[in-house]
Amino acid sequence: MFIGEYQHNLDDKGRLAIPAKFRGQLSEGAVVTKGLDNCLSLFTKEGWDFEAERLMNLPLTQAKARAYARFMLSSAFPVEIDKQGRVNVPQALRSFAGISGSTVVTGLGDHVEIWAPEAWEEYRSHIEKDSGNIAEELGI
Amino acid sequence: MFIGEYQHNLDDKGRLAIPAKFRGQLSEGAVVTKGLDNCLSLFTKEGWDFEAERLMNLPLTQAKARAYARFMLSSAFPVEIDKQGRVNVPQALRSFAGISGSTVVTGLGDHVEIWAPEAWEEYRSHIEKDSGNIAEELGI
DNA sequence: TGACACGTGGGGAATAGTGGGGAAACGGAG
DNA sequence: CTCCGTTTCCCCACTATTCCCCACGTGTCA
Repeated sequence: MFIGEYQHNLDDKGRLAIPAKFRGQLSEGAVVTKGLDNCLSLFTKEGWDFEAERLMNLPLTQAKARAYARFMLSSAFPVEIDKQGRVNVPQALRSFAGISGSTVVTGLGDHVEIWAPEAWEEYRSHIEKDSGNIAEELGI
Repeated sequence: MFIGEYQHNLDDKGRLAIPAKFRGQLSEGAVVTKGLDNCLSLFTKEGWDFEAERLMNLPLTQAKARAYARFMLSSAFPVEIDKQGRVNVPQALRSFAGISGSTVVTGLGDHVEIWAPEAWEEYRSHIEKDSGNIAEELGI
């Protein structure tokens, strides 16, 4: 289970240090992809296989399903953790999330999310303010 | 599994470099054909056999099924990967997809797609904007 | 206070992407 | 039938990028 929030640097070679507490679960290989709301998602191998299975079972003859599958699959890259516990974030994903230099790495239970600090700050403050209302709306 | 998005050049001899991560799966031979939305599709040998099977089992008495099968089957060409990891894209397919010079190569799980950069950019930006809505609509 | 682990930076080797040249095959004309 | 020209295909070489390994500094825990 991935939980917590960490602040790490992305060096000029595009390498991002994974928090030590997450490494064990990701050591078998991981997949990084574009997430919703302009962040990046990092899945374990198993988590990704599950996600990919769902995408490939969509009715690809339908334009919207095809578009969504294309979006998710084309933006996914397999990554490996090196000896220092870092992963290489591809250039395309870095520019998508607006990441360069410092980043925020958060645990989301079954996966990890990578945010640009400004985007995260804005999103977080927004949720914190409204979390009561959101919870009521969801009925949880 | 083919995933990811890569920017490669098609040289003036019509050769397209296949991303290194895709080569292993395509080394046994591949088939390139026209895809939906004005891109090209690149299948593994097995993937193509499956696809062709599906097409040949369509009810060929229906005009639309007949047209679709003709479209896919008649525009398919077997290709081989050379020592440098490139394939020769036939002239007819190049002009269909509007490819010359730089191209975008994307992984779609069971096959690979080849796009003209402008077409891909337009398609992608359109999806990115709507990905949240589409995901909610599809209920996934 | 010492030792260990985590985060960070840099350098070297391997590999991927690209362009060009030469040989073989094909087609057409004499 | 032969010769020439064109085209296609394959191989080689260069360059840039990526990947991997090693080393350092800092913070934390015992």
